[in-house]
Amino acid sequence: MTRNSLAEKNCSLARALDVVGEWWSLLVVREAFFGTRRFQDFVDNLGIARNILSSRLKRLVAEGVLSRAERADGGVDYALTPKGEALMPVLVALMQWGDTFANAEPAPVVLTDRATGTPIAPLSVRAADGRVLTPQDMRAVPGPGADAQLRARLMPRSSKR
Amino acid sequence: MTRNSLAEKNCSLARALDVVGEWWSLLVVREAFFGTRRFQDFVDNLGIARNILSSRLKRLVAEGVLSRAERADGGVDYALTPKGEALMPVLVALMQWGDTFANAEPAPVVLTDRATGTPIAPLSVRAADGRVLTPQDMRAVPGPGADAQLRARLMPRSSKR
DNA sequence: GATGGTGGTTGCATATCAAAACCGTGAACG
DNA sequence: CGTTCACGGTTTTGATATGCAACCACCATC
Repeated sequence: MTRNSLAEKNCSLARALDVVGEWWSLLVVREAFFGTRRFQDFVDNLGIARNILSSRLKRLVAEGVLSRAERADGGVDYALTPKGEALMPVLVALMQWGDTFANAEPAPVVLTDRATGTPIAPLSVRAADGRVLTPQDMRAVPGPGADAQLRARLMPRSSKR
Repeated sequence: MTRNSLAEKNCSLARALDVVGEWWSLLVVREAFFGTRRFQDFVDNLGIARNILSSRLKRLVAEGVLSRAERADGGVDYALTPKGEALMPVLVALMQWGDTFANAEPAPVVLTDRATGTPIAPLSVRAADGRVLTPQDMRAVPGPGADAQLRARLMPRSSKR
């Protein structure tokens, strides 16, 4: 069954998921962050089926998240593009959520600041002035690209929230 | 084909994806953030098939991301739990990435600070002392819960990166 | 030339997703 | 009380996604 494409939705989250929301995609990107370059290493490190990996790599290259380059020795390297690197907050957020809520054991991986060797801070959603915000502190409002339906959905409602 | 379960992986990201990585799950969570409570409203707002929604809601309730409560009028409300609300940075990160890279149009949704009405800041990954970090500023090291394989993979390597 | 490493591709079985129809329950209304 | 409608699902069916295993083409090395 073809999955409902999220590519046309008036929603950046849906569009992002259209690119990286398939099973395995974010793990492939994470592997690239860890320095994995070669097809077989992705297979070994992820335990992913070769055909699925091939398909995911192809998609991620086509979307500009990864680049594919042939080495002088005839091999192939995959590497993150700047667009791919921009997914770092996504991966960090998921990993930190997983550390807290989805993993019964202590954290398997700690992300550290190279300069100090200390663990990075938990991600926080912040206001423009730097204050940390909770979900209740925030409001979703229609942006410049909102369509009529979305605009109607996000209009202020009296005491519905 | 049964998807390779990510539930046993020595990796918090994989474990998080095991909970919320199925097609539609994060969009369901996003809808709950927007205040959607009722089954039919999820269907209408997401354009999701009823059986898939039922399955996703069941899973998210079982995992403690959403709670399910029956109303006095006989209806059912789904709402985020604190565990679910903790996914906010994930959703914000994906949405901001989508705004920048996956959506050709201007942002459909702007998240604002209720207090000031101004848009929230872009998410940044920070060091403990507040400095903003790039991927190159960071290092993944084995945490207390790392298994032997992961430990070996994350050992320092000379000029491999 | 033979071998092995590499990056895939192919065929097949099973699970997942989507569309559509259906079902059970309870509230509201006449 | 009976009927209707809203609601939250469940079931059936078929197309596509995923995984396993085998295979293939190409290139470097010996």
